[in-house]
Amino acid sequence: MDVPDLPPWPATVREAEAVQDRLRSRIDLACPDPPSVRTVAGLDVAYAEDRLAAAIVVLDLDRLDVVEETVVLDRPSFPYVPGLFAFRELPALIEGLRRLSVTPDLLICDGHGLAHPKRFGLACHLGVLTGRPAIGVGKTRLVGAYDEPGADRGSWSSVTEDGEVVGRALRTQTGVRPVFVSVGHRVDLDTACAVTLRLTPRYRLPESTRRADRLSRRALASDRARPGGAP
DNA sequence: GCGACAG
DNA sequence: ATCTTGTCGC
Repeated sequence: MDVPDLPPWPATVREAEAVQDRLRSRIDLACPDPPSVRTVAGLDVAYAEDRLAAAIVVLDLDRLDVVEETVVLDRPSFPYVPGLFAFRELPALIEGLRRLSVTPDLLICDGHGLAHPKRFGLACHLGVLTGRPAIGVGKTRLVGAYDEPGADRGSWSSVTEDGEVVGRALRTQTGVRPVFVSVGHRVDLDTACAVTLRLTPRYRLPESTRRADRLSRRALASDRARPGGAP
């Protein structure tokens, strides 16, 4: 998949926030009329000491089987700061996308999109940098208020912040905590939730995210076991 | 001043 | 994210 070169990377909180302020206006909230999503890419990153492994797994949305996968070993590009999380792993994820021979119809991030203090979470950032549709599916809330959704799988409630809907708390399995779905770029919230439900026939988290999680951990472990290293 | 705070 | 044993439940 082709992705434009990355701009110079920020080194401070102040610079990173300036980047978010500048790129925020490039989010496209329109959604193609029949939203056709046949393939999705799950993106996740595992950490160990000063290393990280960014994994991407592309799935066929109908069959839920693997179309292609990539892993990139790297170092964090930024410290972890809530709200600036994207700066930490975006360079490795972008490199992983470049190594894909296919272009997935939708990128699914482990984190948030608009449900972010500046309405520019990882999913928005990744979407804007790639120009591709992206959503965020987070395990916990970052911003916003919501009512507990109904107990059944498929139940949901809006997550609102400053009077606007920034995402949804979506129950993907009966009797399990909801996940937090938000739009990143070029998709609508209904489509984002519909896709998330198709990816969760059995577990709380999307199959795409689960596969990427396993792959990233495996890659970190085998890299640690690798012979040789720095002299 | 005291919490909250994606991964 | 990661550090960690047993334990409750399907």
